[in-house]
Amino acid sequence: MPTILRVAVPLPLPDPFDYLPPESVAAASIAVGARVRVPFGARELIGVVVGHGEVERSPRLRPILALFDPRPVFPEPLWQALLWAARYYVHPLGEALATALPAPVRERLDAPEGSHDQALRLRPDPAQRARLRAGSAPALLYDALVDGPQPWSRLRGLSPQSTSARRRLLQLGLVEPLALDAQARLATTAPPPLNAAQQQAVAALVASHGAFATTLLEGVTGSGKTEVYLALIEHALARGEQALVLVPEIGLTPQTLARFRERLAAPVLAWHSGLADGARARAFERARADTPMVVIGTRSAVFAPLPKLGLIVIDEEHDPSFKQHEGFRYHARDVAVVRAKHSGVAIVLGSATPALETLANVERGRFRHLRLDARAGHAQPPAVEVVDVRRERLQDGLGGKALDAIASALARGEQALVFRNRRGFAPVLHCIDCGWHGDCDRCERAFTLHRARARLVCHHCGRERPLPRQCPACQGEGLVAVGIGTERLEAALAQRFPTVPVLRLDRDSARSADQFERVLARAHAGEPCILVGTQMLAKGHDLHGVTVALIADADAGLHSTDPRASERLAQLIIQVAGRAGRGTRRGRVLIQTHHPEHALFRTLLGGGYPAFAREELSLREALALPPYSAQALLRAEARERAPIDQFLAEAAAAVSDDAVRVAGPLPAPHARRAGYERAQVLLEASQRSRLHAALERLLPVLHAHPLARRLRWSLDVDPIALD
DNA sequence: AGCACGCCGACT
DNA sequence: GTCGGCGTGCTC
Repeated sequence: MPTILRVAVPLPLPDPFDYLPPESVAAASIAVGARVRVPFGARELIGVVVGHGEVERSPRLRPILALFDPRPVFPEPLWQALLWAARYYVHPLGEALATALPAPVRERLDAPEGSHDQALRLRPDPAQRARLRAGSAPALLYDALVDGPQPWSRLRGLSPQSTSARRRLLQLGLVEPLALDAQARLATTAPPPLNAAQQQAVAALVASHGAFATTLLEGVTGSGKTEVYLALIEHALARGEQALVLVPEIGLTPQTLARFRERLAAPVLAWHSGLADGARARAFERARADTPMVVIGTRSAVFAPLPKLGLIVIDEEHDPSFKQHEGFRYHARDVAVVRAKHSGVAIVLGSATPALETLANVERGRFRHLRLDARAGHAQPPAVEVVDVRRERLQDGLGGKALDAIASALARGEQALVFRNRRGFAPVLHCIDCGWHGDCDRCERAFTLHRARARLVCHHCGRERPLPRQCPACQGEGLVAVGIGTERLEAALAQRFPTVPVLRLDRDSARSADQFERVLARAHAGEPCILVGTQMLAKGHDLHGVTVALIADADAGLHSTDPRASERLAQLIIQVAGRAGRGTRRGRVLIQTHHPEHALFRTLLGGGYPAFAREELSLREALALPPYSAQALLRAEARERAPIDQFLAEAAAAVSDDAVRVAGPLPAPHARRAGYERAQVLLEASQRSRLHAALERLLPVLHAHPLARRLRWSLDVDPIALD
């Protein structure tokens, strides 16, 4: 009986495939976790060995073509976390493993590690950098060092002129030579003194180092969570270990990176899905070294190799961007906890507004809970007021009280922030004569009016149309913009306050990171101004000059069918409040609503986020909703509704476990998108193990279903939104 | 997911 | 008479 190798290939197929070892290589000598090139039908694929096996001789077995790695590509704890994630999220292992390998690394053989050579370190000088000709060898060399020191063996290949470029940069004083083992001692900015709460948190976390423990670090905005992270990372680096920091999608700003780089005596690697193939592959290779370093990145950074991982930090752990929304639908926070467990290291989840899942884990005794109560420095918490706008005629969404508050902030030389969770000028364009309103024909949802661009835009599928001047139905002049978007707020505020800049921050105004930074830089300059924007504005940025923050419309979060809408509204209010009054002046937060008596406001304003969370958790428990139940969503989409319903109905019928509740098939909340019909089945169980057992039995049924190839289907375990 | 194999319409 | 449409079936 020949020994064979099981290989997971990057395809949406549930099982690995069996191969013979290459000529004259013993199967047993090939490591689980090694990349291999295999023949697959008429093509060749790069897969990963996931196991060995014995098999009756089978004429169909083909040999592996090439073996890439003498050792596993992933460190053992990461490997275990990946195996767990593929099972937990019921996703083909080959695709799960492929997400953890940058595309070029999936194919190329590793460059041999350089012999112990000299490294170069940058002395950053933007003015001098600007004088280097774009694309020239010295410019390339400079840019390659921005992320931290690099060994010459890596730099030499940048261009044929690398050697003379090095000489040039040394002459200009832009780089300095560095012995490789000195990288750990790069001198840095001294840390500010920690307050008592921060010191306690650091002490408690450092004391338990070297063992797996999950700690929720709950601290209001401005309480100095980042300083705690930095102190913990310094400890890890001092032990010769590596640290992994995950931040939300919009949190990986140049300021964040600069802050970490200034303070930490080790290379800090930025890691996000926007990295080009080459940069991604370089980051991957660098993160395979076992020298002290920090990887800071978005969701996908949870798969950075880091063989000497000693600490994981998840900042803003409640942020929904940690959940992948397509393909391999993992939650980076949850994968990180499993990775920390297999690594035997501490993981810290930081937030001012923890996810209810996380609070439930605290309640169950699985996570430890530390609080940072005091705002760092002398800033006081802001005064939050609910503004009843029922009796008022709002002007472009703004009430008298809000306008007065903004005016007085500006008069005092301060800044104001206006939040509205809707891009564009107005969510609907409507004809008052005949009742026409523009609907996207592929989605059956209203077009959003973008006035400056003179377009109607479907925010669902991206389709655009020119802005009609007359009603397309009755040719009348009765078209009116209904509702309020950020663009309208911007225009209204600019008209009302013509002497101060109105800066808008949303996906339309900040298309590039560069534009985004430019707007923020103007706000940072501290001159009076009004900032208008979406989510982008609510998170993380330290805006010292803002003393008034307005939530223009809180109503959508109060009466949504999505049980998570109130959680998101509460988090938003706390986050926006965190933007106001971080300087020396006390901030003021206004919330405009037609439902001022709503319990959410009473609870949140009376007892803060913890009180809200307690109430929401008991409600969820009473209704057996997550986190007191486990959910999975089976979605399907196709051009026609009929095959979707048949497929979903038969799938739903195949679940025959009375511990699993099955709802559907139901039309998805946005049942049509980009010309596709969508529907779903919700599976729910009080015990996660029962849900997973049912899913594992369901999976082969789905794959084998005759309709499965005629539509697109997916399973989403722990769905974060039910659409 | 690819890619081949396989049976029916408009083209040099 | 062929080029090619995409239905369905398989890939160790």
